[in-house]
Amino acid sequence: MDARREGGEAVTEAAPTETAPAEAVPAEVAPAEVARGRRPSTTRAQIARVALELFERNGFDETTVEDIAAAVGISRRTLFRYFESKRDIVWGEFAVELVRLRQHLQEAPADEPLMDVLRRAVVSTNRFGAGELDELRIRVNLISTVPTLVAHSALRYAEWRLVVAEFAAERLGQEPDDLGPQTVAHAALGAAMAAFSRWAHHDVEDLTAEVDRALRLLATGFRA
Amino acid sequence: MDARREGGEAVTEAAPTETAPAEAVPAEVAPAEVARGRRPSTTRAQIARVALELFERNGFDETTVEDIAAAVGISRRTLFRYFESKRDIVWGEFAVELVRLRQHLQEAPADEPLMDVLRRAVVSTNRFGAGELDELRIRVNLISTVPTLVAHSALRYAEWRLVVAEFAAERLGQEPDDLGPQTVAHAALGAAMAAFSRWAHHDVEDLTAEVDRALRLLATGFRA
DNA sequence: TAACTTAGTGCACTCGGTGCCATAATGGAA
DNA sequence: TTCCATTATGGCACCGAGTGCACTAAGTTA
Repeated sequence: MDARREGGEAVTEAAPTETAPAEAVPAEVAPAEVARGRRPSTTRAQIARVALELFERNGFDETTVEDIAAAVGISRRTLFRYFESKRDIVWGEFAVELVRLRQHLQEAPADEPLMDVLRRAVVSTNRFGAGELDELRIRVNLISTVPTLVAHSALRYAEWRLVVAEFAAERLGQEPDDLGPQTVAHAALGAAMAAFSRWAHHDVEDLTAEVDRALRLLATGFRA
Repeated sequence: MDARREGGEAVTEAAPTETAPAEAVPAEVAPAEVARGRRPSTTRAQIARVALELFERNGFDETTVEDIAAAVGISRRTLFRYFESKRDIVWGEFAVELVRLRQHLQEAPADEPLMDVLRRAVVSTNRFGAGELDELRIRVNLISTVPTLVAHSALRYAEWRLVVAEFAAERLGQEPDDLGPQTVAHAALGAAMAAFSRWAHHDVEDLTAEVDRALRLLATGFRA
């Protein structure tokens, strides 16, 4: 289709509206090498856009991978080179967010209380621009509704917890595997999930504020 | 887990006036009617035993449903009449435990603090006899290790959280969907998971004590 | 015996996912 | 220009989990 530009712009063209990955994310230290070999005929973002549209209209289970591939204009086999699984399409660029979370946690002053740092970091990595909210709502809705995706989410959440557990371990002078860090990580994830879920399903206005509230609640041991 | 006895002793049937208690295994609740028609050639417990053995020896992904069926001596099709999915085999009679948890929460004195009730209930429903521990360890290990099962677990955990959220909602005078109950449920699950996971993987002696510790940690807001 | 009830089986089919190999497109070097 | 290394795409066959359906087997009751 279109998606074809001359001029050497590297990948990640994406929509012009949003997708500003916040500040510097030097994880992608691509040395700007000249593109060699055949060029990709599409992008992850492109596929995700088309797929989400289909999922929303016809349902996740009712949409086959074949359908998505056809709608994008690529083969089934090729689609699986862009995404590991049909489920992963819904998750977008989660890996990038993990990197941001880790950075936030590392940069916090050492004398700031553990739960305060955690709350600030989580809130901060989950700030979204107005343009992103619509798609995010669709994603979150799918993830927390469709059984296959609810299930799959556990894998992503495990990665998230690891980041938090490592941070908590350092603060508590324990190993990430120990009970303290593990419980902190699990509980923090739970609080964040509760906030997201409520924002997606019910008419909660401010996602960020909701996340903040949940984590404050957690830090008090639920005495309110 | 198996708890299969003949004689028709019905297990403490829950009052039908309650909020739609998830129906348990029909065999247990059956009104002791005389068996009619062809008799089942095996049981869920039987299949689970054989399957766990295979999973442990050859791995979950490496064991096909065909393998299990053959080992039990039934057809593949029949196996799927005993278990909804291959994954479900590992989970055993989880539904029964949910009923017990709900009962514990309901029976608690109204003036006992929320987090105390919760802790006692969770600890109490997770007390296992010495004979069950070996199989339990295998189950927990699989569930928290094999990606497919880690993923699937999210569905079971959602059911667990619902029970806790409903209890917390009543205590807090809110809806189960509200932030408080949701956060309590998520966080409590997290704490329990952390305890189980540590018990299964590391050399933690007492599962019950570990669960207790995790939930106490949670109730303090992690100030220790 | 027949009628009824419940369990088991075989078969074909769908769908997600993978391994393998051929082929297309591209830049660079000879 | 031609050839080559590189990278992406595509087709195909195949696997395994699940499912719908029609049929058979094994019981009980009348």
